[in-house]
Amino acid sequence: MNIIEINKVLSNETRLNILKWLKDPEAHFPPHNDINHFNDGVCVQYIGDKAGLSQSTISQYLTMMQKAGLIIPTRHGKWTYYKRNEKLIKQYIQFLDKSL
Amino acid sequence: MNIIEINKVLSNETRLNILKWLKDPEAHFPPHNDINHFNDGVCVQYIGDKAGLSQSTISQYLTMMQKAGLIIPTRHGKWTYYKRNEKLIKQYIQFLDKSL
DNA sequence: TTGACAATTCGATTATTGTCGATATAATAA
DNA sequence: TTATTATATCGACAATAATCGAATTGTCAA
Repeated sequence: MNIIEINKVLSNETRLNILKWLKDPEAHFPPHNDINHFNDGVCVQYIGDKAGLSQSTISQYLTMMQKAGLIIPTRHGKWTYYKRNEKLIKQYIQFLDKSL
Repeated sequence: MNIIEINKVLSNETRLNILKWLKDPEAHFPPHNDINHFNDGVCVQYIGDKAGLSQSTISQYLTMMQKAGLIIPTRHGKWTYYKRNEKLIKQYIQFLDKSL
């Protein structure tokens, strides 16, 4: 867990929002009819639509969030679904609580 | 409390270190003989020496840390002492714990 | 009131980030 | 196999951050 890297990711409003939206996908995104209802998170398009930034920017944001360990991708056919990595997020906060 | 601003401040290794060093000044800095023993924190010079960056860079870092609310300055004569704002730091972690 | 010293601010330069459109890759459907 | 759609990656450019040395300001002591 790289604290600096995580803090960098979380020092951007859009990325912070994405992490929050993914806490409750039903509340923030249209339903995924085909795949088993948000079990693996939300696809890139929906996140992009919600954020209002270009597809490539969102893809890059998601990639860097994933590299920092905050989210987990799952591929279903041509879609990539992203969900929160709750374990890492908890560790991160605990680490801050101890070390900061 | 501006989370983005705080995260930005804490996404730099030196600034993160400064905050940690100030947790235990005795362990990280030479004693301040004149002023009442670290009660108001540590002066800019000592922090700069420890960090190994230029005086102006450190001053700017401390200013931005202070603007984010993480540290509190106290002027004694020609020295400015900086100490941690424990209250804000605690609030910050609690906020992350709830909102993240 | 002048010197000396601590800290801050200013101006400049290089490095990193934000963001886009265009292109490439992967996967399905026709 | 080819067209279509979803993501990812690339290349570019503008905006912001890192960092320095120089100039300025604030405070005390001579």
